[in-house]
Amino acid sequence: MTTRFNALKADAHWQRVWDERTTFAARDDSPKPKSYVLEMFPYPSGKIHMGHVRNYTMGDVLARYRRMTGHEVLHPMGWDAFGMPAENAAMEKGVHPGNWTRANIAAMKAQLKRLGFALDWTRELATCEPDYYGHEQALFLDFYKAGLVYRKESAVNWDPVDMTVLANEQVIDGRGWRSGALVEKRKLSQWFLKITQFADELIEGLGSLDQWPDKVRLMQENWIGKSQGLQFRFALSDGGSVEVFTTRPDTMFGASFVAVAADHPIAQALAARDADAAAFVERCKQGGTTAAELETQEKLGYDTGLTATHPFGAGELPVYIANFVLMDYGTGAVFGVPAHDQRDFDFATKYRLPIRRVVADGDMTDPAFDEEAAYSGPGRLVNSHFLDGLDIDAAKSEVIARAEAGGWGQGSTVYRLRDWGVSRQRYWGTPIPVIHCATCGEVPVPREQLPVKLPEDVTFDVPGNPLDRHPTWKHVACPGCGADALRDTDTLDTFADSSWYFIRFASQPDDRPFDRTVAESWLPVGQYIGGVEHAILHLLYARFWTRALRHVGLIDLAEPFTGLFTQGMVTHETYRLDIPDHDGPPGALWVSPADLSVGEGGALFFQTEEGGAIPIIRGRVEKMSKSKKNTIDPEPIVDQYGADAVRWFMLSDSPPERDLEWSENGIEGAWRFVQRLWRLFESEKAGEGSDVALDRKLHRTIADVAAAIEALSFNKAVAKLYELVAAIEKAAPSASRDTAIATLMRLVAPMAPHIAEEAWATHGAGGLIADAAWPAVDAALLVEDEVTIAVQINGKLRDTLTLPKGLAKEDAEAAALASDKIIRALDGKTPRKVIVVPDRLVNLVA
RNA sequence: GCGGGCGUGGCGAAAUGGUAGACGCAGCAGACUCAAAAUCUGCCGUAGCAAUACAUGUCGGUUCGAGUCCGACCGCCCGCACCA
Repeated sequence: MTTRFNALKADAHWQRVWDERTTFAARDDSPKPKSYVLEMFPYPSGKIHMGHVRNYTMGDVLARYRRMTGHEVLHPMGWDAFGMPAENAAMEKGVHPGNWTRANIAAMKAQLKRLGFALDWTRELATCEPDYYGHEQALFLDFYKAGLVYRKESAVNWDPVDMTVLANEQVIDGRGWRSGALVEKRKLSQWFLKITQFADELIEGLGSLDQWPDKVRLMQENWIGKSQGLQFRFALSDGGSVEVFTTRPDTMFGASFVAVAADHPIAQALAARDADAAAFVERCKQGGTTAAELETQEKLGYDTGLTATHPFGAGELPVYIANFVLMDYGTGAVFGVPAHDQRDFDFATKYRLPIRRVVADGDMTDPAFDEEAAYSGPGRLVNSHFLDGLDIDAAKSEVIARAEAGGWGQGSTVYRLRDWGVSRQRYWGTPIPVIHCATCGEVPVPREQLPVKLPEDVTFDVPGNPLDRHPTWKHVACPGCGADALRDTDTLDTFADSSWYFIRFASQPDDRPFDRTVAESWLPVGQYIGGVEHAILHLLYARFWTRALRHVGLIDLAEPFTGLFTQGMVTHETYRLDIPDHDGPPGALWVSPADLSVGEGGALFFQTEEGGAIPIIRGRVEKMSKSKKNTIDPEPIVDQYGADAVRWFMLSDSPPERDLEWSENGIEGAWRFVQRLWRLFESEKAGEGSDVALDRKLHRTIADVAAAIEALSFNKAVAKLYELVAAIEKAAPSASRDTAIATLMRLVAPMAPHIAEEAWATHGAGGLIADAAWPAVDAALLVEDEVTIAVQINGKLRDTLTLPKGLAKEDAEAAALASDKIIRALDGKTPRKVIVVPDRLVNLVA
């Protein structure tokens, strides 16, 4: 009679052993091949959630597997510790952001340890500590020196709730990505990182990232948004000129107007002296930004009275201010070709401007364009003088060549990507290490004065930037002239912090951000795992930062992450109170699964304090979130079932890139499996006799599980292990069975390390299973000597036969024709044709 | 609107163009038990007593053979969006 596996006891014991022996500390000087496995580090919000558990379990299985296959593995953990929530907590609860953050880190670290992750805690870092952000300030100044940082006054996205500037990447549907507040435009002096200098490289580099999801590469490519075309000048009737950019220079002769953005200098100048124009400009600014509003918004224009001279002498074009032209793309001005651009078509229709076909649609060449919509398909140029008969690409080249020869335009490439505005008017971030002096201008903080530390004595009782209103912090002597000067009171966007932490993990000297040689020995990260929500923001910034570091000569690395895996979310059913005429906020109706009662017939109720019961509506399965109250706290689950069962469940069933629905039954099943393993590990050993079928199954499983883990197909690895366990359970006692059980310990060790250590300690080969080698595959046992082949008639399965492996085609055909079922099914007919796939099937075409 | 992805049992899912549904969950039946839990055994796409037929969103195509490849459509999900 075996006892049950006591997960709580075993978990605590082995976690302590790993800790004491620093089993998972990565050695820089190891002779083994190096492997860097990294999961996106968490924001210390207070508690870990199921998403973290899933993310880190996946990385952990890979890290442990890599150790077993002879790699020196770097698998570190740290904290993305700066950010708004700490300041919100300070405002709400009166705690210092630092204390709040550090307490959260301590709590979450304990929770992570409770899951037994094979992490190198000796390299733990928190971005909010001066020994991290001080080095970031040094890197910022390196970038500054190299001209990759600049300051400019610009219209920025202002979040009126968080009272800070947001990057374009952080504005979603016109709202702040954190606060959800409608973003306003403000003019502010801001620091920018020159990500656009690397726009081309960042697109090119995507091509080399063949271990990234196509989806992420595509999203980044679209975000960078490279367009090639012609930038050229129109001479204006008032003696001035206007620059426009187009990707369709071939349609030049179809132009019937020029349009500028409302905040274009020409529009601004006109508005300054013309009240109607000013009113129109104002109206343009009020337009909505949501998808639906843009969809339905009418194209509006204001005729400036100016005309532009067509560069090929094809007349004068009216110049409009138009609400659909964007100032921050291209030059803020366009020429309109109504026949071949839908927006221009709508505009021309409204203002009765000529619509002239210049690209033939099949044999439709009539200059009078009488179709319902613009034509943007392929064709030959028509009604275009010297371009007639050319295809679109040839016509583009011809126009660009003539523009360049004539000196009035040049072929040019335009990107959607904007430089990265990094100034944030917040306290809890990396102080920007620059001093502003009335005489010397902007002066970098001297290296020996780094880090520029955040002051501790700050207040959060009023909105705004605590650094700016701190009585003394910003007042310093100018490093240049010694006069009174002011520190920059902005802090860096926290995405800067996460743009190089993976390098600091690899190497963390005290006196500089990282040691180049050591960092290069670990990087790039072999496998990076995290949520797809970072597909653009974090992953693009980190790629840029790495290239910027290379540009300033600090590291020879183009791409930081060789392999990227974006895991799915952990989801749960949602529950809402069934109250018909509720007039409160909809969020108030969500009910946590922990607060539900089950009534008759499985109906769900919410028990009120007064003893009443409100019926519950089951909502859809959604990502666990606080707002929907459908979260499951991992901590009590781990306490109840043990770390291994939780880890096992995280890996089971759903493919890792897809969503995983949390279920009570699922975790129960995982727990049962852990107990099944234990019964096998503790079962009587026979020691005698061999069982070749089991040997084969074992070695097949070793190979399959290895392949599945390498492919990150954890659900398949789990399924193969279930099969092996079932096979061992059914097998009669034998030495083979004993070997299979001993080997099974190592096969489950990456997924369920605690039970594996526990069993290894009493039945294993000594040492820790965490240090054991992955079992070797006996290739001879992978070769089956018999195979089951399918016999089909006209592609339909009629019989299966067990035949020796490698049987000649004629013999397989003969065996198939000899089958009773086949003889009956053929009903005397002779097959016209026979297809034999060796060791797979015989298909008789009758 | 543009771009991308996905549609397979009651559910999560497997399946180099070659036996559709491995494995798990749920369910059903049985064993053990005074009983329950735990555990074990068997069944488990639909119809049919069966032989068999029909089954991978729909319709077509390629092929000896299609969940897989191609085309059209329907539905869902994600990303971007007045980007010139």
